[in-house]
Amino acid sequence: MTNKPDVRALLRRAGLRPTRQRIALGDLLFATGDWHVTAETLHEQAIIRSIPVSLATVYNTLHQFTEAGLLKEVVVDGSKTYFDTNTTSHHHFYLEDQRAIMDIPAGQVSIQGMPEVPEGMEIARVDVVVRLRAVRTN
Amino acid sequence: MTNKPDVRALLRRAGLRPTRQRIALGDLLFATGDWHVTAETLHEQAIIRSIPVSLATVYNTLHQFTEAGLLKEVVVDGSKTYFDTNTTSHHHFYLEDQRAIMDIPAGQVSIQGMPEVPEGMEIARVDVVVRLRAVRTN
DNA sequence: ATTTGTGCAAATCGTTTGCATCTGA
DNA sequence: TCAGATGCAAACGATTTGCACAAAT
Repeated sequence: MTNKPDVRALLRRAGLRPTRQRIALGDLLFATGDWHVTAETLHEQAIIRSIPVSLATVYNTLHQFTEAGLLKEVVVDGSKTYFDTNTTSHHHFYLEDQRAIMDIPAGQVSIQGMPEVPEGMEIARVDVVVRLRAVRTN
Repeated sequence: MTNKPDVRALLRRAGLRPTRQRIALGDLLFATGDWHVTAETLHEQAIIRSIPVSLATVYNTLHQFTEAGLLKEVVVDGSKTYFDTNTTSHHHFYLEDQRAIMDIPAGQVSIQGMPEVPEGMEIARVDVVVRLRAVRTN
């Protein structure tokens, strides 16, 4: 799973110019298998590895990658935006205490009894978030 | 469904002092049956009805009500926080275009195959969001 | 009289934007 | 060359906070 994909090719295919920072961020993102990042964590990681990128560019890049289908946006927390390098259909655990996301293996959870969708509307996507907390030992 | 509950009593039971603005906001919130509000919309409504409340107090109140179990927080959108006056277990449609929330009648949707929960963790809550968009007539 | 809540304005946080400067094709 | 990317700093929108004042018990 850690065989590095050809980020340059990914970008070209997505119609994105393979620039220094996009390649560098792509390497970071896709070399590590499944990963849930925020703009901040990615920026941090980039800086740590001496990849000079501005936070603004990290935001731009994350959104461009998402539009291109290379990332998936996950909404769990309201205050921060998380991006998931796993773009296949799957759901999430959210560890409320650690504010961390974990994938739920695909196919484990399924929905039953999908309700009537209002006229003229279609389902864009179904998200399931299982919120976890430490067992309270009262 | 529109028989006004005794907000004063609700507040007392919740250990919240029944102040002018809490009562007024409670009346607004609970008189109208199921409702999905943001701090802004509630504040707006209050002002329209000549209830003098500051936005800060609306935020405080919404959070206190939530802690007290009178409201439920719904996370669908990342940028705004929605509160649901329906505190029973149920799931949501999210109309992406209108940025609006609708309840999915309880019991219609159910989850199958709940996955192993990591050691020492318990499920606090399971949220299902069915994202809808207008049918694209391409 | 005490305690708790409220309003305001300033502060904070995550995110976006405008614009001058670079860079890849 | 030159459209498209980047960096910076300023702008932004939602939410929170500090503190003086007001209202419940």
